Amino acid sequence: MCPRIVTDEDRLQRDRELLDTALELIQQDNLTSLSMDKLAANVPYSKGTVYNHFCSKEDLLLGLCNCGMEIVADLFDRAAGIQGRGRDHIFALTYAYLLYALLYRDQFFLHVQSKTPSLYEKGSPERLERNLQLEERLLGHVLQAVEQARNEGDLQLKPGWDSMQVAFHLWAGAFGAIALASIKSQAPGPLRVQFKREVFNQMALVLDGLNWQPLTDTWQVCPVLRQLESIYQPELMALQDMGISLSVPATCGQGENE
Amino acid sequence: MCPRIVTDEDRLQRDRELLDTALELIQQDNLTSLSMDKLAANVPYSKGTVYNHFCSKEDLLLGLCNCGMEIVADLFDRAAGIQGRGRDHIFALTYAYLLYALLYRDQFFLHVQSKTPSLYEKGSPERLERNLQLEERLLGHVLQAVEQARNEGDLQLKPGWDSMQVAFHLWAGAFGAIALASIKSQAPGPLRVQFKREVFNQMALVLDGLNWQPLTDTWQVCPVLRQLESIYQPELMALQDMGISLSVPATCGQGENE
DNA sequence: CTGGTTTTTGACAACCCGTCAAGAATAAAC
DNA sequence: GTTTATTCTTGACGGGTTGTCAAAAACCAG
Repeated sequence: MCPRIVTDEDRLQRDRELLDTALELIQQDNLTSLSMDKLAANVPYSKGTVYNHFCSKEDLLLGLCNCGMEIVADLFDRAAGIQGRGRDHIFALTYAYLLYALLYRDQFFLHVQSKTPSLYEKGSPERLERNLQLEERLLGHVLQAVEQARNEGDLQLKPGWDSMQVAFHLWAGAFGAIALASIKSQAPGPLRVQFKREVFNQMALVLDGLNWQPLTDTWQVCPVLRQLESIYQPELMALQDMGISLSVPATCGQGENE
Repeated sequence: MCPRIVTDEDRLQRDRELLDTALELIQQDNLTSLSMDKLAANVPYSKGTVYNHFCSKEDLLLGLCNCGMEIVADLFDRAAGIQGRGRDHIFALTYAYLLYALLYRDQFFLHVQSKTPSLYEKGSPERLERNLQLEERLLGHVLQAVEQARNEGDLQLKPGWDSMQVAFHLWAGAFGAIALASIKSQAPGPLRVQFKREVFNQMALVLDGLNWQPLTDTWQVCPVLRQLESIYQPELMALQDMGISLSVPATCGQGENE
């Protein structure tokens, strides 16, 4: 009578299949050259079926963004496992975020684009919902590190401040440094900075500005770095295959790191 | 025999005319809805002539971006006139940058977009050249404030650092805070921050992290703020017409600023 | 007025998004 | 095995986009 041919699992699996090929396409070319027609042509389904999964191109982009955020969430989950004080955890999260930006450039920038009206006004409710969930999850990791530092006495908030604000500023600092350094490092221009180093320097400035102990002068990067290089070995390998090395100087943030 | 009908002045004047109508169009609607066809329709020239001025849509966007950077350059020029120490000048530049981001949202984001390959690979050499010039001019203002602070003894660089790096981190901090706060304040999500306040807080953190004197605790925002509100009166009026008020708490950066 | 040159024009090809009537696929009912 | 009600898939289509280019218009010197 009324057969339900496509099960929910099928739907999800095909969602994934579409997203994966879309990712391949933007990796082969670039994000702007991605089109629904091209996606449909590189997939065993027709355009109509693609639109059955993503109500608009923006919805597809939102899906790609969510994909990326899941990757970050996974990286952050792993970062949470390291041993160290609050500052070490912030460093680990920054490291993970940078790793993500380097490995998945387009998706990194999609994250901020997903918050612009032109994108989220055309996304499906489910995908927007998921986007918020993921964002909360990511933010949760930062908040956790902030709380840890407060609990351990490493961070004393100025009156009128709360943990959320601190998390915001950490995020903004990392995002600003990565975004600016990322584009400056590949575009011509006056600012020729060592991309990766400056991201950690920026975080060092913000942390010191918060008077987050231990300050950069006395903080040791080596212990956490060794853990990170083991935790993120697969990602570092992938990065190496792309011709990028992510070596953080041992005196990170303290100058003399040429 | 071989008459040159269109003089260089004519060209420039029409460039400006095209850019102005393009700006009107994106102000009426939004940036994504801007098309070359629509521009040609709202201008006494045909599409072919428009393409005679801008070799691609990306070139037009680059032109709009440059327009915006000229506005910032003008704001920065005026900021340079204030009385105060290095830190006051940094505050003034931040204030100007925020003003720009609030008044010309699309162009603010175009500035970073202009550094992505999808844009600059399709821009005309002249416009790219001009883009670099403007960027250098803007950066020059930041560098000048940094040098001033160094000369006046307010800023001691850590070994291995130079003024350019400091300028980069100031820029990155301001950009990250404005970008993130701007999108968070209008999109749904967990981070509900007071947009404008946090931009100055972020700068305060970076400056304190640099140990840039006077530190936030002792620095007085009032003197420079009074100058800025006089210098930027036209812009503040325009902002008010848009329903936005840019009031900076007197205790900016020191907490207790509810 | 004429001829060589520059500039403008808008029809055009190629692409893009999103829709939707028509057709194919499905599983229950007979 | 056939019918039937329902769901799913398809690809042609309308309306939009960018960028091109032959033809037309504008121009000025002779």
